[in-house]
Amino acid sequence: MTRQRAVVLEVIRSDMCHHTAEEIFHLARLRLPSISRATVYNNLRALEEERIIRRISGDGAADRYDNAYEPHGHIVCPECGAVKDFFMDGFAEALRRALGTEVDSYELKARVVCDRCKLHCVGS
Amino acid sequence: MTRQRAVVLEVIRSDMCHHTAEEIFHLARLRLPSISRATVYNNLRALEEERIIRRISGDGAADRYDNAYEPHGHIVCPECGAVKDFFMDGFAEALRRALGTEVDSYELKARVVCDRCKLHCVGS
DNA sequence: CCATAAATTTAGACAAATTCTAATATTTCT
DNA sequence: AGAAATATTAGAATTTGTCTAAATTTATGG
Repeated sequence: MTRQRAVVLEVIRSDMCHHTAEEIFHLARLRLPSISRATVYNNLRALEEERIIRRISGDGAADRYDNAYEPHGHIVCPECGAVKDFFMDGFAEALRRALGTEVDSYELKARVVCDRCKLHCVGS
Repeated sequence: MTRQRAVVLEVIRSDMCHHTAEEIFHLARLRLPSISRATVYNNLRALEEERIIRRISGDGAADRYDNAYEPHGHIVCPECGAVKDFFMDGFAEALRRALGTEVDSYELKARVVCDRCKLHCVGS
């Protein structure tokens, strides 16, 4: 666990947001100005492989990172890309049963325009 | 509905595969050699907005396109990116109930190593 | 403590996927 | 036909992410 990896992890855990790699890079530089973009990407990948964080694929835009590894659903705003967690009881089991096989992992993403964007959209 | 858009749609409907934009571009050129990559992308986006096809986000690799708009699950092989459809009875309704709101659309992706890749992986 | 090996970091080059631009061509409407 | 709107094209540009090679740090074993 190098200083750099610790900083990346701190940034991810510092708030409830699901940041992009680029955002994590900028936030990490506030704490460790010498850190490079490649190191951020390297550590994000390493942390994902160690099953400490999870990558949320970004539907065209940049991927985002979740401070929890446990799979769960995400509500994504199709306007601004903001992500919120959500949990659906018994879903993993239902999925396994529906497929009839073990599942490496899953991604469940519901697109719902967030309140902030809804306001903007109504006006325009 | 221009000739180009018709060709893009024909390609997508011509088989059960979930092709990438690049593959669609090459297949479309067999039918209409002058078609350009930008036109393929333009029409894929237009068709998606018209809710005629659906984009499946490609987890790092290129996105793929589904000839149906109706949301349903996808089984994605994390090794080779191959995509298969799957259906889970009552899922859309369960999702709406879990979220307590209407859902624009959803994406449900289960990562399962496909049979072909499983063979390769066992050997290596 | 030193030597060596192994892993990590860094900056920047590179690559893939997609979007943008500006000119041209086509379609649509009157 | 003429004007306005829309679509196409080729290639440039952008975004996101990976790769490379050199420098640095960390770990290991005498």
